[in-house]
Amino acid sequence: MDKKLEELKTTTDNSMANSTIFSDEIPMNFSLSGIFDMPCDGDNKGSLGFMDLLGIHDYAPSSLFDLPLTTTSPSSTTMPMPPHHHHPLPSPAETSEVLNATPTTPNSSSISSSSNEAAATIDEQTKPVKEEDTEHQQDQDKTQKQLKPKKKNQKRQREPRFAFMTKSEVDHLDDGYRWRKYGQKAVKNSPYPRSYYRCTSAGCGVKKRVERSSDDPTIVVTTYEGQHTHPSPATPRGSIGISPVDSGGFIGSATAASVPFVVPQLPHYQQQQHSYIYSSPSSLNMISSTGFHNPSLPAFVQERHNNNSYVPSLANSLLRDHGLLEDIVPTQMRKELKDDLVE
DNA sequence: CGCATTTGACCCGCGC
DNA sequence: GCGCGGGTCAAATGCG
Repeated sequence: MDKKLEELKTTTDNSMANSTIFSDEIPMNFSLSGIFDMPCDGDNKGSLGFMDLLGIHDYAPSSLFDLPLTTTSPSSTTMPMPPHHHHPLPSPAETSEVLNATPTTPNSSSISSSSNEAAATIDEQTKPVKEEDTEHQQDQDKTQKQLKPKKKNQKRQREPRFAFMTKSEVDHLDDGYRWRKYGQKAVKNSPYPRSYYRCTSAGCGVKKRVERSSDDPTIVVTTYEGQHTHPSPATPRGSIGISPVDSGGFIGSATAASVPFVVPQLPHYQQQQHSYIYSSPSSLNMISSTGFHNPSLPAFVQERHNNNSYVPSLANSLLRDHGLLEDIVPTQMRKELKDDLVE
């Protein structure tokens, strides 16, 4: 714990003002965070390139993301330098320390991973079957159509999630893929609803959730779940996202086979200025444990690690956010962090 | 007309 | 067991 803390501190102290990477100690979790300021014109309607927004092309090797490195770079974004190796997971105390800091600022960012999802399975695949099966049963018992679509006695599992926070006025970021909204729910303790989207491509079960931070309405938290099975319609290469299999990206380099997680399609933001809080999937820990090293992380993430001066912001957001962030950072962990802060 | 969005109902897991 | 909250479904509705 202490060691991790120290390491975290070190990285934080050296990090740049706008970036933050931290990891939690929860098994199978690995958190990274960073905020990226992107050029922005305030237009909510435009198609924004996430990568452009992130300025990843300026910092991340194309091989890492398999992205077209083009267009503008973030005006105010300084990407964190990648650590040479995987750093220990921060202890609650560490995070709490961070959390005590000021609220997220436009230039700050953070990444966190969700918990208990590393071993996620493709639950989605069972759905189509379920729906088909129930289709002919609807007349018999409508209430049954949604009952126990999943295996009995088996804890529901999810695909690894990849969440990032975006400072943007746009809720639904254009990431190059086509999404259909299939639900919206009010978020507890937040005046902003959470929207649920599903990739419209046939056979692609990727989902994403979008919600605004209740603390900072300018921050949009987007959580991707699953892996696209097709190229991005907006990108011939279909590789905005990082594919572990063919791009050696973020996670893929070390986990192509064992880690289903893929860095989600990154939205194209070309005109607005955004800040991203990037969250790695819980599977990252698994990756790290299997030889995954930070050098495999996207440059923008890694730089965060060394130039982390906004950890406080991140932590603060995590503690206060009651939406997806809560999901990303287990409540218990947050409590612990909070307690540590009190001390 | 086809597709996307809205929205209330429902399912499920979890904590008490 | 019950209630709460997250997540999903699907009919209704909207829109190009």
